[in-house]
Amino acid sequence: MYTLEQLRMLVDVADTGSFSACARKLGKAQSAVSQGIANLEVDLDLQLFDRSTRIPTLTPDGHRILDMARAVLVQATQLDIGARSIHKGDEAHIRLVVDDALLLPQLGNTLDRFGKAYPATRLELVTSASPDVAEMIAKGQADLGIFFTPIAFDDSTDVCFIGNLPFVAVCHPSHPLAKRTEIAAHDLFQHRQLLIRGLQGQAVEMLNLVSAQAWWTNSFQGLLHMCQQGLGWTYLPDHMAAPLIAAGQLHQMQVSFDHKPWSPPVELVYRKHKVMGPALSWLKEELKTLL
Amino acid sequence: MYTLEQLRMLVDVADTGSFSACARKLGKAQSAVSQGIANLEVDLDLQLFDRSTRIPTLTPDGHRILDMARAVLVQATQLDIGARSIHKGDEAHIRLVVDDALLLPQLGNTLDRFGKAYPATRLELVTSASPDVAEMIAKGQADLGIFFTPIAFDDSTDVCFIGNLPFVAVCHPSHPLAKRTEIAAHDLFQHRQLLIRGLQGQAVEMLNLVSAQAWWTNSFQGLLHMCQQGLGWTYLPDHMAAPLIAAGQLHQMQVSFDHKPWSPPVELVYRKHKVMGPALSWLKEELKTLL
DNA sequence: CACCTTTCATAAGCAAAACAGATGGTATCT
DNA sequence: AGATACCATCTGTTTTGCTTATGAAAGGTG
Repeated sequence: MYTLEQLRMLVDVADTGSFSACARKLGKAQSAVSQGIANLEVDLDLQLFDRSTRIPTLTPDGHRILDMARAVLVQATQLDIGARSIHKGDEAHIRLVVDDALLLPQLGNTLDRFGKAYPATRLELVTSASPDVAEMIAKGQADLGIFFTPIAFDDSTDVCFIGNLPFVAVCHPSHPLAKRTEIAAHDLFQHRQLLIRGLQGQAVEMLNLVSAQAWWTNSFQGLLHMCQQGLGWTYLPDHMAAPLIAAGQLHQMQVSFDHKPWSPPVELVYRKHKVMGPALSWLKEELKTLL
Repeated sequence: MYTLEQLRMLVDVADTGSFSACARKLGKAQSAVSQGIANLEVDLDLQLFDRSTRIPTLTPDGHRILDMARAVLVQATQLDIGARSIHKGDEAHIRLVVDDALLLPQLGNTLDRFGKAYPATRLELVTSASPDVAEMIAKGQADLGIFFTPIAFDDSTDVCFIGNLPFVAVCHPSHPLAKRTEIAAHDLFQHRQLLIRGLQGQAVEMLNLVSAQAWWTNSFQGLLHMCQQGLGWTYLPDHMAAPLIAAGQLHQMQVSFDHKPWSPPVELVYRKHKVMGPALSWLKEELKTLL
């Protein structure tokens, strides 16, 4: 049966075009490579190299085997990296919960870099409403959360301010409020507002009730859907609303009583006194610069 | 450095839950497995199994390594399969050209089975207009073709009838012809027809000009696009048109002068006297039952 | 054209690794 | 308590992979 070392020889000879060069690179005698390749050829019952030319060239069969050998070695390298990662103490698994309004493009970027830095750590990304994010962290169901404060949460968690996310007030273009150029508080009051709250009914104080009538959902995606169906007006994060406003699918309302941009605070949350491994610490520090 | 054999032991012990069972399975002494795992643990500097229990159980670290070991062995198995495949004489590469109207669901099915039967043979699927299919085969730029006959082609190729593909006449729902319930030849004559021809201008005799005016494209996808833009009427294969007709995005025309379903012949094409390896022969035979 | 260098294959000897077999300790089941 | 199945460890043997040495063939160079 062939060995991993023989496969390494194969790719190395193919890359360098020389048995001797391969031997030098792997720190072995030239004859070791010669025998290694020969044994591999016997094992596979295929001729991999044509030795009649000046430099050994891959046969067509050899070329096909080479591709497969590379695939084996890639996995073996992954195993090595994984073993080193375990040895460093990297966590096996991290669960990150974010409010779905915070699924920003930058987040994908951060997670991408995370994957490169901690290849053996599996990441689970969960989305829920901010109050539920807090609850999952408090119950230890997730390691790290990103959510909107202030919300009610107990003292088993620590939070860390990381920035503000701008919101805009929107409604469907056919909504009565879309016809108004200047909107006062009592105008909003007369129309149904769409709001977020957690599964247990906990609301985010900052995103609170303005209207007399309200419908609820537990995700911004749900909010967006209802708003696009013309069921009411709502506040949406700018990054979600902007492309739809530009495409004419949503109407941005000019609200006179808060003409300054309205940006609720975003915070990281994690269990107090939790011992964090390298991967979790890295992710926490990186997420502080998300906004 | 660890070996493939040690990785096999790891997964086998994890699967059977026993060093002894693994030894029996691999045809070795129990002590060999015991030492093999021990060596692997030394190499990775990780404890993989907890031996304090009745049956050896994977440690959390062991579990993570196990997943990676499996990945390595999957690739190694692929290499074995590939080597056997090469040994059988399977081709390294097959290029199949089909008229894009013949991208049937069944074709995907056939190719899927091909992949399972000939895992080491790479398949390239090219689409072009029927006249170009014939030309590619004649020039030896592809191994096997499926296209509509009759078209002009030289005697360097063989063809083999495999069935008929039903066509329907369609136009955009807002097209003038969509309002007519019964359409005669001279009605069609007055409206622009959308037609297929190859890059060198070769048309398929069967799919020929009926109207006074015609626009051309070299793919049925192009035909469909132009038709959906309301640029004219055309014949489309039933399987492409049916879902769009059902969705109201296309209108099926009732043409009085050919009320029998109109189904041009479909044929396989390949170079005369070409020596076919097992994979190509298999594919040729399977494609004969495509329709 | 002779000479030199580089390349690979092969043979022989050696050291390390893998292995089978035997032994002993331990947990589980009857 | 006895039987059984399991694993670790030890010992001696076999196998494998390696190095060194040598020869043949192919380019390159004066």
